[in-house]
Formats: sequence, structure tokens, C-alpha cells
Amino acid sequence: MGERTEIPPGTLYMLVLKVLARSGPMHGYGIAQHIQQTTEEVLRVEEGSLYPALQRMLVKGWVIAEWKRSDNNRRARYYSLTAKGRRQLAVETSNFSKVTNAIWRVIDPAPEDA
Amino acid sequence: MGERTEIPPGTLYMLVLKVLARSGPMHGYGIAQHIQQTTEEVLRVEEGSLYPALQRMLVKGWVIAEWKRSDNNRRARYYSLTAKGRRQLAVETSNFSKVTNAIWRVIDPAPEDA
DNA sequence: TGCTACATATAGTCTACCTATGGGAGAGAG
DNA sequence: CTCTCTCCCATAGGTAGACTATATGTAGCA
Repeated sequence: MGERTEIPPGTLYMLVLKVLARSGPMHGYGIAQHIQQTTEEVLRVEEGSLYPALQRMLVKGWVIAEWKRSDNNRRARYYSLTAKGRRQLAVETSNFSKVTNAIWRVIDPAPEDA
Repeated sequence: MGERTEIPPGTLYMLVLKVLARSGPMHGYGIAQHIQQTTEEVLRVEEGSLYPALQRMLVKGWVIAEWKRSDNNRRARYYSLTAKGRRQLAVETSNFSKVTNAIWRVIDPAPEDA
């Protein structure tokens, strides 16, 4: 029953898209590291979640990939955002915001009356 | 491709617990209505999601149920929060807050330093 | 020559919400 | 009285999306 620091279903694409939008082309491993560090270990993206997600994002045309050498001189696949991916990011961010606000309206006991 | 106003996985228990905590004993149908109205239709709890969830909450001991008559004089099962349910609500709310904040840290480019 | 860290990838499992379906019971209309 | 509408509960089956476990391979270092 320990606190699971898994990411909420439905937010993975948004997080990955955002990381690429902010930091430019990155490889999968780096994206995972980045998210973990930015959230101070609160969110951990498992590799078994990330790589399939990246594949789907390629198919959807949200990112493109290119094999390069990493800083450590290893083969790595660098992902970049496309225009379509940028639009998707906007949609997902907007929707996340809307839904999160709705939830807060329920769980936050703000005394509002008509 | 319309915006689906389904509730994010993992938040249903929290929402139901909170509604009961705020408004006292309610029947399932009323809980669903309440959430829909509070969120101005952004969140819609389907009956096929709600009733099974309530059953699980009974088993977990978060709520107790009692058959009564509704305002419309119909048979209805009224659910009340238990002490255990109240603790669960606190845990889930805290965790939701923590995770949501973490996500915002990624998608919102707020320049915060230590 | 191992050992560790980096880097990608797939198969299978599990959770949890949704859609679809069905039924019973009270209230108002005719 | 009966028909229909709304209220209210409940279950079965489908599906999405993240996880665990596993597998492969390379670079750098002792």
C-alpha cells in the first residue's frame, strides 16, 4: 500500500510532448530521466510504458525519430516534435486543465452559493 | 473525436467519498447527479461505473449502505461515509494533489528555483 | 574479461472506466 | 385502471493504458 508514483493514465502523451517542446530532441531514456527529475521523483515513467507510447506517437505523427549517437557515444533514437504534435500538446494540456479544475470544484470545499 | 467528459482513472473513489463527506448520506443516482452539476457537466459518472464502485467501497469498508425511501418515495440505497472512508478520502486527496502538482511542474514553464 | 550504466524493445498482466442491457417501482395522464 | 415516464439499482462484456518482467546489445572501466 505504499504510495505508488505511477503517472495517471491519459497524461503520458502530454508529459512526453511537453518535455520535447521545452527541451528539444531527446531520446527515450533521457525523456524518462527528465520527467523524474523535474517532478523530484514523484512521477516515474517506466520503460515498458514509455517506448510503446513513443511508437504510437510516431504512428500518430506527433513526433519523428532519428538514430544518433548520445553524449555517451551510444546508439540512441532522438525524438522531435512535429507541428501536429505541438497541436496535440495544446489540446491535451487544455483538456487536462479543464478536467483538473472540475475535480477541484468537487473536492475543494470552496463555499460558493448561487 | 468529441471531447469525452469521462472521469480520469483513479479519481472516482475520491469524488464519491468527497460528495458523501460534504453532503451526507446519498443514494447512487444522487451522487452521480451531484458530481455532474458541481462540475457543470464537465464530469459525468456513468451508472455502469458508479454502482460497481460503490459495491467495492462497501467491501473495503469505506461506506455503509442502508435501504430507505428517496424524496420521490422510491426504494434507494443510501450510502454514508465511515471513519475508514474519511481517512481514505484524506489519503486520496493528498495524493491527487501531489501528483497534479508534479504534472504542472512539467507542463507549466514556471521558473521556480530553490 | 567481467561488471555496470546506458538504451531500446516486446509480451503479458491488471486496473478501472465505459457501453449496453435489463428490471422493478412510484407518479401522473388519460 | 393502465400506460408511460422517470427514478434507481445492478451486471456483463469490452477496451484503454499503464505496469512488470524479460530480452537484446553497446560503451566504459577496473
